[in-house]
Amino acid sequence: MQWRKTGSLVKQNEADAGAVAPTPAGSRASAPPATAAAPRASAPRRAAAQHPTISDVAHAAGVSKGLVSLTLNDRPGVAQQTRDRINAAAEQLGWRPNPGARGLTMRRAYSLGFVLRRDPITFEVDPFFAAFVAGVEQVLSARGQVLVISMVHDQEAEIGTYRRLHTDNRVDGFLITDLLGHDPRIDLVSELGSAAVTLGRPSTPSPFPAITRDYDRGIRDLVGHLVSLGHHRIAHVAGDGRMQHAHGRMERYVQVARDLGIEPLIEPSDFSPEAGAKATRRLLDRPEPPTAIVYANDPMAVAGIAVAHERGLQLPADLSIAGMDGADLGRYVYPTLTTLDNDPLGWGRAAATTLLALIDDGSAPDLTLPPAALIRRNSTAAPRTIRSTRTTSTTSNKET
Amino acid sequence: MQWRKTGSLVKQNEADAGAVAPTPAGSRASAPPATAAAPRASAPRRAAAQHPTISDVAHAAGVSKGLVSLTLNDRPGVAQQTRDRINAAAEQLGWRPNPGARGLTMRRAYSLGFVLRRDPITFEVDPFFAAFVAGVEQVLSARGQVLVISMVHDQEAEIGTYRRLHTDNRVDGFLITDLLGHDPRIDLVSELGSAAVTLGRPSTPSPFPAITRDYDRGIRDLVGHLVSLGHHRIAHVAGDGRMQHAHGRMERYVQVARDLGIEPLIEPSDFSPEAGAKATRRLLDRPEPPTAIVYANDPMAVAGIAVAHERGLQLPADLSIAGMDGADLGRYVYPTLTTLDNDPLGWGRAAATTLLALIDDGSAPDLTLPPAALIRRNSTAAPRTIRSTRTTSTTSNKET
DNA sequence: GAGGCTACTTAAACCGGTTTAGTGTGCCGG
DNA sequence: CCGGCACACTAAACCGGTTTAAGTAGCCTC
Repeated sequence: MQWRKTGSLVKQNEADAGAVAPTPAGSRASAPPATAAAPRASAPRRAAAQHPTISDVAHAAGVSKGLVSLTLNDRPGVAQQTRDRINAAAEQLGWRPNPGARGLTMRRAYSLGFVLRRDPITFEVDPFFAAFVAGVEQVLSARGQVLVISMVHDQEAEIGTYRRLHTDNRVDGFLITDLLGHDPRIDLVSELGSAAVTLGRPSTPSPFPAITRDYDRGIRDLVGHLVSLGHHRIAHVAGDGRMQHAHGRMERYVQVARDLGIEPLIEPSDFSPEAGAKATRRLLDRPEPPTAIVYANDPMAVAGIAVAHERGLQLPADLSIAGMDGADLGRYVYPTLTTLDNDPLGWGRAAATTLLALIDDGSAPDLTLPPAALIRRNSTAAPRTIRSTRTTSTTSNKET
Repeated sequence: MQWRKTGSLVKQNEADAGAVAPTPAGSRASAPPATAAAPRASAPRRAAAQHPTISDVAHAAGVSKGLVSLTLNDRPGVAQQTRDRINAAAEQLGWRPNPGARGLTMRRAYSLGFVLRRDPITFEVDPFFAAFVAGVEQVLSARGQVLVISMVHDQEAEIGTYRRLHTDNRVDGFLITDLLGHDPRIDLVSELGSAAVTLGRPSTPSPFPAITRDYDRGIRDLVGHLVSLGHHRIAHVAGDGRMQHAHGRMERYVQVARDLGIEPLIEPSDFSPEAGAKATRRLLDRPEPPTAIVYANDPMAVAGIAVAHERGLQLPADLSIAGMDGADLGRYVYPTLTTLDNDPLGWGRAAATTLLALIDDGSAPDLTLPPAALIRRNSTAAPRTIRSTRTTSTTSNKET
């Protein structure tokens, strides 16, 4: 009960315990207001603790609250001396603006929204997101803002959530990840009149700034690394083809493979470990299985490692494996996973900063993060001697 | 730019694009408000779309807004006929209460807070949390509420975040996970006068309801399962000893081991894959290594599997491995991981429901979830024949 | 000494809700 | 015919901020 000390109950009444309950949500609320009793006992009008308001500051500094507001928002038109006095008073009282009240007039929520759609049974979340959220948080907390996260499991709920967060003025903008090819969320958010930032560049015209990272160089380094180890048959297990970044990574892989003179081999998947495992089985079942597999993200690569073990393969001698979207995860599997560093913390910071700029200034430029760098670990090595002598077939080794 | 249609910019100015930029971050804000220009062109005072307010509803129904408020909160004192008219009007206009405005008078945020403290470099998040958050979300969205998540990396930031979320009236209560032995957050939140619910029962007196799950039966089943397979040397890699649930699981393991007549063997760890891997190495380096290892959570078990592979052990023949806190993760490693089901979605729903009850009603009872159930997969099997003939030494096989 | 600036400051309205004091109105009893 | 009492409803204050029209002072000018 201790926690009841403050909060909305303070002014309600002092006696009485439960019973009051202003009836929650969509309830029937039969409970009579219960007031009418004896309210004006000797209850001190305001029960201490309560955080200071702008009026308290105004009173302490001997000015009107309007002036306090002007001062604390660094608006011109206040004498320096007065300004100092007000700032001192605010400081001394430990005043902080109430975002709710401020948001009421400013039509702002001072918070950002992050809606994640996930499979209802799995709900597994890519390791990318934890660090991403931490990065966002770093920027937001420095500005007194907050992150609202929603995890939903179907598109209907997703759309409803975007709508609700916006119309209830819960957020000022959205962080859009897992961008789809033609992503309906962009039109949705734009139609709502809210702001957003996308992780990756949408294929359709978008009014929102995009944060991107050059993966070209990283993929080039990665595939090049494998080729230089002596691999020719390097497969790529792609991410969910409906997602923009899955597509991008695949295209870059194809391009790089061609450039390096090897035949691209794509196995579709969807970023989930489950599908990654299946894709791996399909690859290993081929008459001429690849000697190296590059996965579009780390969780699939980890699942791939498990499949390889299951088949009794020696890693990395029998099969080299590499991930992307470098997560710490890859440091604790055996063998440790070669991957592309993705600095999710940096993504988070960049996305939050850009989105806030858009909200505050009305516009913000696209942002390109430093290229993803190759992290070599132990899951990649030279292929075990020569597996089959007569390679040829479909694969055309233009160079070597 | 399309999104500029509404929002705070409407009244700012129409011309101009960038340039204004009121200086980001911790700025001095010298930029003049930039107004003064030609504001009063022909801009329609209110740019359509804007969501209906309670006044709109009142006007449409031909009553005062006070009456609308009473009606929509199911308060008595409104004629049924009027009530119907108001409800119809609200429905027709698609009115939804603005939580910010409502919270201003009600001193509520209509949101819950979830603060996670994580290692600054790893920021890996236990797979438990994704589903947990989804569960919380299900309850909240049905009530028009919202979840604020904050990810911090040290205790100072953590305390600051709790304070800030509360004093800024950002949340009405907190979900406290990863409970420590003597957890300072309980006193902190209680001192702030906020509400909370704990996942697990704190060892110190707590004014907040606790959600718990019986692990005793699950651990009994799990260890019993291993014993019935023929294991005698079953080690337990414990979680972070400062955390309440790590302690509980360890104690139960010890109890169960004793009951089953085997000697408990505890290897300390901290729930992280890294430490789990190290603990596994220490265990395998023992003169008489265990034939089975039970980990306090799945991520450590996965790391343990990697270590075993690294040492060339055949799993599960050479070593049986089991996790706890059943995550989907365990289905995609090789061998698939035996674990205890933990239904994180259920935890989330229970925690949110209880916390909201506490906030609304002023009190809420503790809640015990159904016991964790054993999920048998392929990482546990009978030990490979008899490893060493002359067992003896420290280990005393009271029975066999 | 009135008029006109400029520089500060205040008072009041407003954001979108909730709560409460007070106003009608209708009906009953005396 | 009037007082009293429910009942239904309105008006206004309030929550904690921001914004702006209207003052007030001080100073300069002519």
